[in-house]
Amino acid sequence: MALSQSLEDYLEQILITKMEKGVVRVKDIVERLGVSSASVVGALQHLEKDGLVRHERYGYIELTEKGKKRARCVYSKHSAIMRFFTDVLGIPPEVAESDACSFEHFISPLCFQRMLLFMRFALEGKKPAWLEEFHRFIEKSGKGNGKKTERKLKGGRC
Amino acid sequence: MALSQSLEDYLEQILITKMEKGVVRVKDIVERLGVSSASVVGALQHLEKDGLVRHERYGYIELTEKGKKRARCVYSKHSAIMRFFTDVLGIPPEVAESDACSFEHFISPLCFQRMLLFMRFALEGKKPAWLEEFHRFIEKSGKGNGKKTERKLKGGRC
DNA sequence: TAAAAAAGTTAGGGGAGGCTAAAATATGGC
DNA sequence: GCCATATTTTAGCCTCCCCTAACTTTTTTA
Repeated sequence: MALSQSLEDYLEQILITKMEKGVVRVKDIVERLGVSSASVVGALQHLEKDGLVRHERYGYIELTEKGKKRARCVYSKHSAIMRFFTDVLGIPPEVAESDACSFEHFISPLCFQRMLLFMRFALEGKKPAWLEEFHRFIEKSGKGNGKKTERKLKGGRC
Repeated sequence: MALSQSLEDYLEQILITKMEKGVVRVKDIVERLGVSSASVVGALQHLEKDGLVRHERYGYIELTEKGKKRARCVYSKHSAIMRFFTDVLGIPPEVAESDACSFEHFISPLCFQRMLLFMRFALEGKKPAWLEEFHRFIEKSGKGNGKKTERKLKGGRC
């Protein structure tokens, strides 16, 4: 059963709110996703029809078993991609977070599996010498500090 | 000037067709993107209004300088992401292609820059021992061959 | 406990970006 | 040169997903 990127986001935020607060209301999702409450209600109706969510009028939002499974699937991708970006590529959490938010919806199973494999290879146990070296390599290439990066971006293709 | 994912795709395919065939017609884009010709015409009108494309009725499609720049920007991201997936993560080209097609629209400048840096670090010159080792690691984890992977996917989270 | 505030819902609308069907224009075969 | 076919364009429609405004229900507060 396919789900749009948008509905996956709702599902994921319901899961996260549940984990953080214990209960989930429309308002929580409004705040987390920055959409109107009307949009949240609309999405909930759709998710309820698909059997992913339970929601009584004016009550709490609950994930069904099916919904929980789907939400965890999205969230686990999010977390893994996030970790790959921060721990391997050395990207600061805020940026990694926003990239992960997009990629989680599109990444293929194989690509996801390879990222996991790469992390098992590179991050399990002691940090290997080559990864240390790469992180020093980042430092060196970024020294300047602001000026150089700025010029680079202007001169480059993108 | 922001451009939707969809319009970036049109722009990119115009560039690629131009490179491969020398001239670009509506039909080429219809075939490459798998959309109707009406959709292509609609997109062209939008791109023309933004000064990214020139197009006379029933004639060839041309990129303006501005359009070329934008298209190259998307395409260069596509190529780099593609290369990262195939050469670092060892993902087969068809899968990498499809992942790159999504990521190219969302990747942040910093994340893109780090991928480039990682490739310079890992792929410039002779293939380093640790990368060789990772690629053997993939082989090992994937031996089985179909059966094992199948079971793994079923048992796993996603 | 009644009024005010907050939260949730419904109704209606708009833009983006697809589609089909039909009309207009170009092109190739005879 | 003329007709058949291919290509392009227009018109009109649909879905998705967001919005605002108005209304209902719940919660808080005086």
